[in-house]
Formats: sequence, C-alpha cells, structure tokens
Amino acid sequence: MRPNKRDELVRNALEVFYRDGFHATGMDKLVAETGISKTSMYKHFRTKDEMILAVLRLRDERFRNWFCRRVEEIADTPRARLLAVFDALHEWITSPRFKGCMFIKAVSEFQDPKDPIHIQSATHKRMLLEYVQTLATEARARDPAALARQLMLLKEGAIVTSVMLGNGSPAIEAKAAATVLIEAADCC
Amino acid sequence: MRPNKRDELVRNALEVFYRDGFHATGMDKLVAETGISKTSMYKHFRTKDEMILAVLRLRDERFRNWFCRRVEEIADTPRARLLAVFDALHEWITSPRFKGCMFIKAVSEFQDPKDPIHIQSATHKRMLLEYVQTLATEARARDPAALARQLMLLKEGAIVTSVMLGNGSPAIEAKAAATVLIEAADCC
DNA sequence: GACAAAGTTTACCGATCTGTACACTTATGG
DNA sequence: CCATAAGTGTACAGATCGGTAAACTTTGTC
Repeated sequence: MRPNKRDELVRNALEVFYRDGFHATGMDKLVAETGISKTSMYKHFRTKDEMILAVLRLRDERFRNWFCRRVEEIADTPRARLLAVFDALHEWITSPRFKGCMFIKAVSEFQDPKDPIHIQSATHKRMLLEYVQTLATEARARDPAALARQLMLLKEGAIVTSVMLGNGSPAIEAKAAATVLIEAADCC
Repeated sequence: MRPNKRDELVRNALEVFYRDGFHATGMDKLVAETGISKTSMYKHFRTKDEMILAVLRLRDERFRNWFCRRVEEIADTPRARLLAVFDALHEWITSPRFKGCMFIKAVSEFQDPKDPIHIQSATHKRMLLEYVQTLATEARARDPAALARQLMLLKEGAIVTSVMLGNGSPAIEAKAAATVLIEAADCC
C-alpha cells in the first residue's frame, strides 16, 4: 500500500463533501465518486462522522499551509502582510472551485457546540486568528489581539457574502476596510 | 380557521429548522414537534422545499422588522444609527435562543446558486444591505454604498464568529471596527 | 342542523440512509 | 511460493427519507 488508499479516500471525499455538503452526501455517493469500496471505508473509519473529521483535518492542514505561505509570498513586512491576508483571500474566493468555507458550512450542519465536528471547525478558525495576531504583533499594532480579531471579522464576512452574492468583490471591500483599520491601529 | 393552521405550522417549523438544520429535520420530526399532521402539511405545501421557503419568508419578515425597529429605537440620528446596527446585532447574538443566521445556514445547505432557497437567502441579505445603505446615505458618508458594504462585512463576520466561538463578543469588536470605518468615511 | 372545508389518523410506497456480513481477489514481504 | 494484509463486490439489515391514499373527525357558516 504505497500510495495509501486511506489518504486517497480522504482526498476524494473532501471534494465531494465540499461540493455537495455533509448531510446531502451519502456513503453510496462516496463509493461512486471516490472509487473506493464501502467495506474499505468502514475499515478505515468507524463512522461517517469520523471520516468527516479526517476530511476536516486535511482541509485545515492544506488551507493553512497554502494561506500562510501565500501571505508571506505576497508581502515581506509584517504590516504589508496584514493587508496581503486580503489579497490571498481574494485569490481563494475568486478561484474557480471556491464554494465557501468548509468550516463555516460544517458548523452550519453540526450546530451542537459539543459535536467534535463543531469543535474542530472552531479550532481551525482559532489557529488562523492566532496567525493573524502574530502578524499584528510583529507589525507593532497598538492592540494586536483586537486588530487581528477585527480583521478576521472582515475576512469571515467577505467569505459568506461572496457565497451569498456569487462574486468575489467582498474581498476587495474587506481589504479597503482593513486598510483603514490597520492605519487606525498604528502605534505612535 | 381563525388562528390559521398554516401559519402555526410555519411558525413551529421555523423553530425546528433553525435549531436542527434543514436536511437534518425530517417531515416526521416536524409532525412530532409541530403537532400538525403530515397530510395537513402536504395540503399547504407541495414539497419540503416549498415549506422551507415559507419558513424563510417568515424569518425574513420577522428579523428585518425587529432589526430595523430596534436600530431606530436605539438611536435617532442617521450616523448614530449606523452604530446602533451593532448594538442591535449584539442584542440578537447574545439572546438566549441565538443559533446563528438562518440564511447563512440555508446557503450552506443549499449551495446551488440557482436553488430558490439560495436565491431567497441572498435576497434577504441584499435587503438588509439596502437598509444600511440608506442609513449611510442619510449620514452623508462620502461613499454610502461602500461604507454600507463594509459594515455588513463586519456584521456577517460577527455572526459566524459568534457561532464558531460560542460567545457574543465579536459583535462588540465589530462595533469598535465600525466606529473607525464610519469616522473615516465621514464627509469633509 | 345540514354541508363543506379543514384537519386527523393510520398505513403505506419506493428510495435512500448508515452500517455490516461474507466470500472473493489482489498485492506485498519473507 | 506462501502467508498475510488490504481491498473488492454484493447483498442485506433496520431505520429513516419525502410523499401519498383513504377513511374519519372536527370546525365554521348559512
């Protein structure tokens, strides 16, 4: 089993769940779309929910890797990187396969705050917040935590609004707003 | 049929869909929780989706009524009302039965942009945006449309972040950010 | 008090849901 | 070459899905 079948399953399931939703995707559809037998799926994961958790782990890893790398490619000073967050956001939102934030959709479908799927989604958002907060700290903002939280509000708002309206312009407006907030949060 | 059974159905179904989600709520659960027979439901609505649309219409009407009225109660100048948007938002988010925005959850479960449920949810958001835009115009902002869109980003961000983290503080941070943006968008 | 509209109960349809059992095939490593 | 692990196909269980049929009861109106 060199090119691990389990990883292949999680990768393919990610696409289907992302495209069609969690409750709307049955195991039989996953069999048809991933090409992996149901027996094999239930050998790797005891339940559908466990599989969803694995999918979310992969998504978190991929997205954070891509996002942080992209931000650091686009700009090289902490302050410029705070703005680059919104350039990367715009790239993501306008990419052809964008279908919203998988974690926002996950908490929409699994609302119980004690549900592991809900918890894991919240953790993803917290880690992204921490990243932006380190940028804000390095940029010597007056209150880095507050600035980071405000910028994240703009980011989440741009994501859901883009899905709602079906176009990527909210990311641009978010960047404009971010510019003002960063300016105002400047030290000295 | 004075206290219309249809309206009672929609009111009760609203609570269940809001609490448990759309796909996760079956018609049998609705029978059990609303106390209305399935035959009766299907006499008023041809499909489950049609019922969801009626539920969303009620939600839109109720929410916009409450929200705009509340904003206008809290403040009486256009400019103060732009900020009062976030006070009303905070009241909503910290209210005991808050479980996120029903329309964001609806588009999360019905992702197809041509789905009537998706379209109707987007319409709700557009109407709220229009309301804020009229406030921004009355407040003589330099670019009322742009300011309104930015404030709405903060609002949507505060909603989803509150659901994610399970507390209402994002509404307060959104208000702080809004203060800065409104100040910066001032004419003269 | 008759009549019609509205609502209920119960049972059911075929499809789909998550998850399992079992017998079979493939691939890998010593 | 053989033992073992990994994967497959098929069939199925039991529950639930959205939606329907038919006979019965309640309700409001003239």
